[in-house]
Amino acid sequence: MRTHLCGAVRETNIGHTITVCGWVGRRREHGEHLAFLDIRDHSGIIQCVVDNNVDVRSEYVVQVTGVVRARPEGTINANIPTGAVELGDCVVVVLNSAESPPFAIDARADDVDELIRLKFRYLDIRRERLQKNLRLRASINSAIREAMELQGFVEVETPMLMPSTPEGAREFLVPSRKEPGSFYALPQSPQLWKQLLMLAGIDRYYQIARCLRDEDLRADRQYEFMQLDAEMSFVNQDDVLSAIGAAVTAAATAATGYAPPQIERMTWRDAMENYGVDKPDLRFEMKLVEVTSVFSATEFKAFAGAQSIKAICVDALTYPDAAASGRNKLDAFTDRAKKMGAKGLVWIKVGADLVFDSPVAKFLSDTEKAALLRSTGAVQGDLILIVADEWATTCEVLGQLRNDIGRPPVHEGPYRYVWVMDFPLFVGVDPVTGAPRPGHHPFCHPHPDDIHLMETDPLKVRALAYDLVLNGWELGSGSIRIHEPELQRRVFNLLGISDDEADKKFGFFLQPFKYGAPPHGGFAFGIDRLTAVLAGEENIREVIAFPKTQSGTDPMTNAPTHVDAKHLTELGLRVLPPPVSA
RNA sequence: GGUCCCGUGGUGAAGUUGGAGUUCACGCCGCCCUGUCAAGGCGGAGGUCGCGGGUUCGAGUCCCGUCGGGACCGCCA
Repeated sequence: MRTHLCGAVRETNIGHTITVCGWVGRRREHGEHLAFLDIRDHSGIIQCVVDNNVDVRSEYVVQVTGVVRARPEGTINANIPTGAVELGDCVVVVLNSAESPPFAIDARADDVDELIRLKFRYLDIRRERLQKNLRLRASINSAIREAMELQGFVEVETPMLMPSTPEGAREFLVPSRKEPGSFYALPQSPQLWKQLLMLAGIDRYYQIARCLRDEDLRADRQYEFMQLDAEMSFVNQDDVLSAIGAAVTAAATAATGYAPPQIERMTWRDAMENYGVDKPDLRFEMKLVEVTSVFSATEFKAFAGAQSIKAICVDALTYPDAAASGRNKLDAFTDRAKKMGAKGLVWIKVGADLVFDSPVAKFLSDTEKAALLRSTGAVQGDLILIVADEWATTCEVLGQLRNDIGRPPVHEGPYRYVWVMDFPLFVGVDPVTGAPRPGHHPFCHPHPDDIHLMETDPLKVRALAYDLVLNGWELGSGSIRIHEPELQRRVFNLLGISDDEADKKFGFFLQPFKYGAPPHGGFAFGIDRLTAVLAGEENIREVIAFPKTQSGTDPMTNAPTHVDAKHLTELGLRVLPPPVSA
């Protein structure tokens, strides 16, 4: 139907008769016998010069045949790639008329309410932003596949219908028609399948896999999302990082046109100590400063005896607004700190002659003040924020404040990839059973140097587990898995899961390990998140064709919907009345 | 489950101390217009101010509730 794409017409085509197809964009009418039409397809727009009797409106679908010609002197549009040429002597065939759309399809500075965009998603996708993002996503997927294939990974598809497994995220359930009362679960990830594929001798598996989790949605979380899921046999940690690094590097190169530098590494401990989060945004400084020793003999009660005291210095040159915060803002920081679990937040504004402006200034000795200035490097105009609490709380609270104050918009700054290594095997203890809780999942291999601590000091045991972080976004995580049944049993027992229970819950998964499990490890990272960051989007909905709202609905299809009673009966289901709230 | 922000013609916004559905830009419809490109000029249509209560002589505006959207906390092994 067409010989050229609209956005591809150039001066080299001058003199040729060509045919383009697309949607009518803007029309500029100049009396009876002259009008300009912008015809748009996914590649761009081309200006067509037509007789004003041609009756077409916005978003009509047309086929235009005409002669490519140079635009007259002085009428060249430098803002568009096709701006030096136009289509003349046009014959316009209307392939379809169209009602005027609920919002403008051409790119506008004003953005449209997202509810309306989602209701008319097919029109939203017609616009430049989503066209660009979806095509970027496709090129990222393609680059990842190529990188994985090159490294000998075999693409294997795994089931969407699987048994429910007890641990981890809430699952979506699918009722069984043949066995009423029984359910399949949709996979939170192909974790169990891919480990079985290692036992099965696939050696290197990958899949761009759909994962489903029935947990509340966020800017970086949808019910369904895509992961590059991979697993490798006979490898150590470095082998996995290098293989996945190659895929990420290929994706980033495809998206941005240049390769990112070697992905740096940081221990989890260092990430927490310096950035207060396990997904540090390395695009900006404002690191956490250790000041516990400064206050070892302090008179100030809130600091005396605190396990960990840390500070951040809000530099007035970089963050003039935050550093000059008034009482309201400082109270808001304090509220935020308290909501994160801190007992309080100490703020100090450094004034002229380095005089402290702070409610607690009078409790601090001159020695302490001097030491604080020295450690934080604070100068006149800066704002110092201090938290004194248990180590984890101190780090997390200041890490959050650091992000709140300093984090640049997603489209700004360099791409800073970092592997966060040596995650703890267990994080905290179950308040009911007192058993430690897995930091990642129960199949992570403990760090060989720490295995002897498992029973005596479990919270000190590191795992061979690692996250990939980009500009403060957790892209994904992985680990070396336990392949020894005996060690797996030890971990389960520590988690308070008896051999019997483990067999009941994970039997289909654990049994096969008796038959010769190779050492293996793997990784998975979120394609949506990677694409969003590389597209400069704050929200993964902008890189997903048909996303759900924060409440999990689709305004276009109205999903989820009620179903016929007959349908339910067939599945052996009955819907309960909604619970009456008190 | 919780905190916060938002909801006004088709779209995006403004709406002051509570005083007539008022205003602006875009779009839409009609007319004029031969080199525009966010074309221009003139005219016109278009409203359950999300919904329901309450206060008031009077509510887009204040109060309560509710629905919807968004950000975050919890949650996401």
